Amino acid sequence: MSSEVTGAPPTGDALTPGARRVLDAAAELFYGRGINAVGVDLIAKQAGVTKKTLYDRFGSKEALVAAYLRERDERWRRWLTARVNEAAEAADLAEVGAPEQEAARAAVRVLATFDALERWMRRENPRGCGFVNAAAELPDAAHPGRQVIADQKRWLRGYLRELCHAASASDPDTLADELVLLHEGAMVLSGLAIVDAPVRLARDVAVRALAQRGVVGT
Amino acid sequence: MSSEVTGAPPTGDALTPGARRVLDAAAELFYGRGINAVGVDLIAKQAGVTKKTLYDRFGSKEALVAAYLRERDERWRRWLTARVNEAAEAADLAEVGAPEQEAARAAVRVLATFDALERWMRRENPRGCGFVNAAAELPDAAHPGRQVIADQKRWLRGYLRELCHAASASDPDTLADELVLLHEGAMVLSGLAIVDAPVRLARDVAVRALAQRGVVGT
DNA sequence: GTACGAGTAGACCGATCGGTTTACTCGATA
DNA sequence: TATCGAGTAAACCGATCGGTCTACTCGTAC
Repeated sequence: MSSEVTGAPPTGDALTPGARRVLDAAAELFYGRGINAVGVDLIAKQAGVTKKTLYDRFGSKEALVAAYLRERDERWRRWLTARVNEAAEAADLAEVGAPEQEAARAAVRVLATFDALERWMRRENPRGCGFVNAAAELPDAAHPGRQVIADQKRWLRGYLRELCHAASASDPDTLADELVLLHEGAMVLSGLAIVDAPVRLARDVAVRALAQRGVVGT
Repeated sequence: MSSEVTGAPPTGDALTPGARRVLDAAAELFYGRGINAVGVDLIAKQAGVTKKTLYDRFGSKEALVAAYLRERDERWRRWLTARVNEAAEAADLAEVGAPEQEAARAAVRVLATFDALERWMRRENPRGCGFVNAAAELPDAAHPGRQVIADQKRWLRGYLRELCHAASASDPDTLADELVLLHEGAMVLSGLAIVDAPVRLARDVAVRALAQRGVVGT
């Protein structure tokens, strides 16, 4: 009787207080130590909750992993779009003629993704991309977390494509792929601490890629 | 009495037949399923060996992980340098004047690293960079495998620096860092299958980076 | 006033974890 | 002939794995 396992994991906002603490603890532990290195007992303990609560709310460790990735994805998307829009609004485009104003603002947006990434890495991603790390630990294609990872990467590509189109770049789709490449490379190098300022480096390369594609701006 | 644990793990070539099979099994399982998802029992079973042999030869799982990474590193270095040298020898530089011959050959070498990478990813790295994946699973800075990972990445940077210097690039060190960035980004995207031909893409960006640095050639 | 959702406390399950141990076999070397 | 390194076979260790279960306590909403 009593509590029945909810088949679908929580959407993110309608969490009970216990579930909220479980997800927070899981996020910290999964990212910091690796998914397979963290047991459900430890998560429950750190959340100040019993395993029963964890399983009543999330159903399985697999589902909890997927929920962790989903929420991380949401946070990243909100962060990125917010920083990009801020930069576009703050940009001073006085010397740009009215006809090119829109394209110039889009160019600012593209480069702002690198600034957003740089701050994100410092604040939330010192151990590299959480999705790439998760993919390394989830070789099983059937794992529900794999879908979240694929969605995350596809979303970034789509978002950069939009920005490249708006910036009137020639061959915007290829340019977007190149920007994704630079983003991923910068994230890996940030986690490995082998190059000094990898995101800055990626941004510099991006600037040249933009210029080469006829994008006006910075 | 009998067998004593060897403190230092084997160097790679002087392995007993049992140790050889253990290392081969470990390499396949660690890369294919992730380090933390594979137990020593499974490795021993797949190698057709008892756990005693595994522990007599390697001492601990940690040391076995380090040995796996060391051998993978050696294989990659051998592969990369061999392909690069092949390409340099095969290059037809008839129309290049004698004074620039050496620089032109070095330029060929730089681009050959991407061709070598592309074939390596198809043959040995379908799940992405084994070192980046391992880093995701080894958050403990004291783990012996971490040193191997850092060495591997630093070696690539040093190798690319040599090639960039030999190619008479302006600012060769920064160029080398950019090439490392492109290599890492291409490896991540190869593992995630989100972009069609990530290594080809990285190579194209590299060509432009070379031209921008005054490197003659392809 | 009672039914229900969210929670605690904690025992329990079989399986597996990394690692150790004892006892024995085999082939080569000295 | 004696020794020794490499190996097999298999039991054993305490700890932890993901997951289940019973019994009970709240607070709220109908």
